[in-house]
Amino acid sequence: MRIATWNVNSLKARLEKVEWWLERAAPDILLLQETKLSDADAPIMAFAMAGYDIVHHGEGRWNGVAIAVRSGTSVTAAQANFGDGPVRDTSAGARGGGSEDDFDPFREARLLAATVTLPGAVPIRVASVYAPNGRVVGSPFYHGKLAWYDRLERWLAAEISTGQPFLVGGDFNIAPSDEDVWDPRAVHGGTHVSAPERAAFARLLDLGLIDAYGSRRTERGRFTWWDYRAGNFHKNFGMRIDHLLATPDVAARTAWAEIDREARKGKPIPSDHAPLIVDLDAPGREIDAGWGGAGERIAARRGYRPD
DNA sequence: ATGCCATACGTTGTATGA
Repeated sequence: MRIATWNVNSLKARLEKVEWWLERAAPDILLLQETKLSDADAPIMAFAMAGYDIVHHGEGRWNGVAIAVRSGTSVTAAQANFGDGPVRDTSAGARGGGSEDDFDPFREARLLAATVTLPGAVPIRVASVYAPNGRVVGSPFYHGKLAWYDRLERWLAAEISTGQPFLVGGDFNIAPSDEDVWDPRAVHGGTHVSAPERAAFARLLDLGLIDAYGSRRTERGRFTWWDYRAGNFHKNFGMRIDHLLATPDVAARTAWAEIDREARKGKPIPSDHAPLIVDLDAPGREIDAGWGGAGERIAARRGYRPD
C-alpha cells in the first residue's frame, strides 16, 4: 500500500501536475493540502478519469485539504476539522483572511480524516492536515498556530486511543530539528524552527506516533519544501516540514520512504512542496518496495533517476 | 530582516505563504 502527502499550492493551478504524478507514483492514498478550493470546485471528474475518488474539505481561497484514494476503495466516517475547539464567530476568520483580531485557525479548512479500506486490506484511519504558518514568532498568528497544535495533539490522542491503524500526514509547517533545514543560521529566529513549535511537534511523537520518513532516513539535506525564489530549489535550500506520522503497528509495516523531488521540477510550474511517500506492506498482499520495485519501473518509463 | 516567486481575487493592487 502506497500512501503519500503533498501540499500542492492550489489544486486548480496544479491539476495537470497532480494528474501526471498520480500516474507516475500510483499511490493508493494521497493526502492533499492547500487545495485552495471550495468543495463545489473539487475536481471530482478529473480525479475519476485518473482512477481516483477524492474527498475534499475546503473554504475557497485559502487552505483546503483532501484525501484521494484509488477508485473502488471504501472511504467511511469522514471528519472535517476537529469538530469543536475555541471557535469565535468571525466570518473573516472563516474565510481564512481578515485582520489579526479576526484570525481563528480553527475555522479554517485544515484537517480531513477518513477510514480507508483498500480491497483486501485492513482498514486504516488517515488524516490530512495543514498546520497554520505562524508568520512571525510572537505574533497572534504564531500563538494561533501553537493553539491549533494543542488541539491537534488532543485530537490525535483520541484517534490513537481507539487502537485502529492510524496515519496522519500533511504540511505541519515545522522543521523538527536543525538537521531538517538547509542552514539553521539562515532561519534562526523565524517560524517553523522555534523551540515552542518544535516542542509541539515533539509532543505528537510523545503520543506514540512515529515519523515514518525521519525515523528511517537519516541522511542530511532531504527536504520537502523550497522557496520559489532565488533558485533555492536548485541550491537545495529547503526545509523538511511535511511529515507522515504513524502508529507503531503501521510504522512497522513501512517498507520504503521517499521524497519525490522530481515533482518539484519542470513544467507546468510545480508546487513549492514535493510529495512525501511511504510504502506499507499489507497482510496477504505482496508489494514492491520503493523505486527499486514498482515505483522504479514507473519512473524508468519516464527517464527518472532518483537524486 | 528581507516576499526576489507564486497563488487567488480582482483589476493596474492586496493578502497570503514559510
